[in-house]
Amino acid sequence: MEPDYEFREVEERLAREWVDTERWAAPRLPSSDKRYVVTMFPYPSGDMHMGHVEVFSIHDALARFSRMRGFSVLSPLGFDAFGLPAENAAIKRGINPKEWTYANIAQLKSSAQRLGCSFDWSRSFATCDPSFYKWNQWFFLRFFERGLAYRERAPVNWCPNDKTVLANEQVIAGRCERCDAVVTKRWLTQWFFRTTDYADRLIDDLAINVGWSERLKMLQRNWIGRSEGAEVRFDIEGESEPVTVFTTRPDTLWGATFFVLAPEHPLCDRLARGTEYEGRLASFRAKVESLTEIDRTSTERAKKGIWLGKHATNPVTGEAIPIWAADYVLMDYGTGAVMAVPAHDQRDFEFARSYDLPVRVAIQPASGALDPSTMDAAYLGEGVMVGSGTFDGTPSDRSVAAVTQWLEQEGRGRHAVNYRLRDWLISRQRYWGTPIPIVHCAACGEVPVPEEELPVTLPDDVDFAPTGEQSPLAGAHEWVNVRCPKCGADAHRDTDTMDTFVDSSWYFHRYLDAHNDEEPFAREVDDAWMAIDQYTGGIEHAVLHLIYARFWQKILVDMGMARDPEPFPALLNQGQVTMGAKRMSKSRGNLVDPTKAFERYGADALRLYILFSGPPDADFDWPEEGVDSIGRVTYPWLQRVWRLVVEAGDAPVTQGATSAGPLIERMHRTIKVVTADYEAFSFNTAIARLMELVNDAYRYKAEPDADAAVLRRVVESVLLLLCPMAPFVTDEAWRRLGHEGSVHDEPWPVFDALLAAEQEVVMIVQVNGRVRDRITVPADVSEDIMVERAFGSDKVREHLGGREPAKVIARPPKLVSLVVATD
RNA sequence: GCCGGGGUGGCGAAACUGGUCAUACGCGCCUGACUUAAAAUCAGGUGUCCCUUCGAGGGGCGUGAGGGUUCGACUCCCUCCCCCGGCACCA
Repeated sequence: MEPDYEFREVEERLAREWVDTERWAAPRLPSSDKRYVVTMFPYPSGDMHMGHVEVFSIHDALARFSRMRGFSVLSPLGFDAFGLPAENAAIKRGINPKEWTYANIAQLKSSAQRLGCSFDWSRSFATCDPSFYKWNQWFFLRFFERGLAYRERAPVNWCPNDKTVLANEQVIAGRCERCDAVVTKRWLTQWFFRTTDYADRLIDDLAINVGWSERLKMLQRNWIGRSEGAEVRFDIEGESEPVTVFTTRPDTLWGATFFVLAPEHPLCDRLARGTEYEGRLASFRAKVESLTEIDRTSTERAKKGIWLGKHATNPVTGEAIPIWAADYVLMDYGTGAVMAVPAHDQRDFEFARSYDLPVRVAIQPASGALDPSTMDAAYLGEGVMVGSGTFDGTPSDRSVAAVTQWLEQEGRGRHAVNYRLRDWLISRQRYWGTPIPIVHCAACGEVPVPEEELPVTLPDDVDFAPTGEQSPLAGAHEWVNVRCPKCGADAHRDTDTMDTFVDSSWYFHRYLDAHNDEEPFAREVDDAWMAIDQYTGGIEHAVLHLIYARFWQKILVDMGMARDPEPFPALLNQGQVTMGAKRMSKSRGNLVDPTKAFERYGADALRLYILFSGPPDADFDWPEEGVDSIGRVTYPWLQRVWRLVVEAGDAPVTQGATSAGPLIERMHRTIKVVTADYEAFSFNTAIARLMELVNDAYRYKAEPDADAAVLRRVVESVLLLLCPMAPFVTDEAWRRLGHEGSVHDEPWPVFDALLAAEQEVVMIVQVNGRVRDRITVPADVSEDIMVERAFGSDKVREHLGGREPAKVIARPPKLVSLVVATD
């Protein structure tokens, strides 16, 4: 008896062969229609985990499928290697982050190879390679030249645990995205990239990304937070310059009864200076600053504020309205100053009520008169303008546009758009990242490091533990102290490093020209391979990597380095792999280790198991028994496929054409639907169809007059359709059937439309919506024949009970529906 | 509050542009074959309730709830309920 398929020997042998022969290397330029498929590069924090297995399985199935369909496929993998985990682990072990990182990369790479992924390793790199981060620095200098990188003192997010600043995108509900610590605000001088310049394009170009889920587009729209309104200028008592506010409701301007500044607003100081309000402002500000962001922005808290003793002029009524500083106005949105319209804004209303400020109605609903003395909430609905001079009676669907136009005419304001998105804070006070290529000189200011001196490499002999104040690089005196490139005076390097999201913003361009040491990548190869045809990765990057990379891409276009406005118009967000609905982790004890799966059931069974579990975008909760569940699902099925191969391979093949029959027709239908399934990423149903075909093949084999040639043909189709998902066993089986070459070099099977179409179908006959008979008819049956056959049925006649149908509906070829009046 | 996605067997999940008694495929469970036995493998069964002595069959109800459109609704429309996720003192 033939032994079972020995997955271990086969997988290890083929995996090695694929690596040794650079089996999946893509040419410099595509040799036919191209498919550039990319999966978000992994962070090498240890060995491969199930999340990697899932995304690699999906990605690799698509890459292999595309190759078989004749595309020139590029499927690379690099490593997102800078960042805090490396540093933290290294601090714990007392080694350099470099050692830890490169060791993990080696391990992760070998696991990806063991999984059978068809990556082009010749283009692989790690972002901590100086040959990569040199170009981060190069880009930084280009951005600096263009005014897209700037250094500014601002209130920024500070993670007290990681001891570094964070971008807004890295603060989730007031907590650090990485370590969950409550984030505080600090005033620091930091480097920013001007993402807000691109807010409009980031929203508008979402339309290009037709291969994105609605959910993802919504996440980005929410994050960018575009809102339309107007800027209105208010004159301020004792100030020569007016102050601009942003409002989405310029039509309520006549109801503005006070004016509010964020407590941090510099104008507060000027207004209160030298007055009795100065002390009050200081203590109020101290109180506000002691709050965490979470408390400060909580809607539960009562709004607090103080009068600053001065007035602004309502530009439409000419009225003097008091200027307050209040904690509900934020310095970093809009202009940090608002006009308060208590009648039509709930926050202003609450504030007015607690400080006894006037409420004036500017929009009156049709239903009844709003009365400021009895209102218990702001009115936000429709109505007509009242108390608004010549605008009285203007309905609210036109009021905003009308008032905005008038403000523009009068020179008191203009149409404006505001965004929630802030500029990207990219400096980090940590060691393990790309050094910022700037030298600070007392005389010359911020001086770029000359291009020929790039890369500015990270010094190795540094105490890289974060200090909580400055970057650890500040302690590397020999490295820090340099001469100013401009004037030659003593100067010092910038000691911050770049956010690691800088690396991931353009790494997919570098794959295209990974060994170029003249430029980040050549335009020629970029134009040839970009945009990415299919990108895969987790939804957790919705407002992080996926915003930054789109921003970067637009700059590349503006710099003439790239063509496509969007880098990844098609994106598949795979679900999360969990166990007990929780993220897998060693400490939780719910880790299902891929290595164990390789040992017990093999890479093919593991890949297939994950793909079979459900749609790729759905979360997958691994069953409690862990790896062993593979042993009950895809492992035995692969053995079943293998036995079929062995038996089909051993049977003598009769000469001549294979006869068409039900099994061959079934095979063609399977090719048809499985192809469509791959195109729709519906791997679970593709596997189900293949299981059905295999079941049918076993049934056929048991028939006395089974034709070995038919069986062989069907088995070969199964292998071809399966090999993108289970690359090892199918390749071995292909050779077992006597083929010289590899199954992976075969073209994707095509179906015969004639054979795939069913010759005969089962027509159902319904009487009053109930199925009463099934009749086998030719697939091209006419309506007349269908109806004739339906009336010929005894069962149907019985249920008609002699009554004449009021309605006869025929839907060729599958359905006849008869409707009789019921009494 | 605003926005997005979902609710189908014991479980993971199928179902084309509304059209074969919804539940494919697989897991689990039940029965049988093989075996001294077990595992593995193979074959069959498995929504639910009721009628029928068995057999075979027949009938009612079933895709979160309730309405509607239609000859026909998991699929379309309306009103709810619940779950998951994003944004939110954003002016």
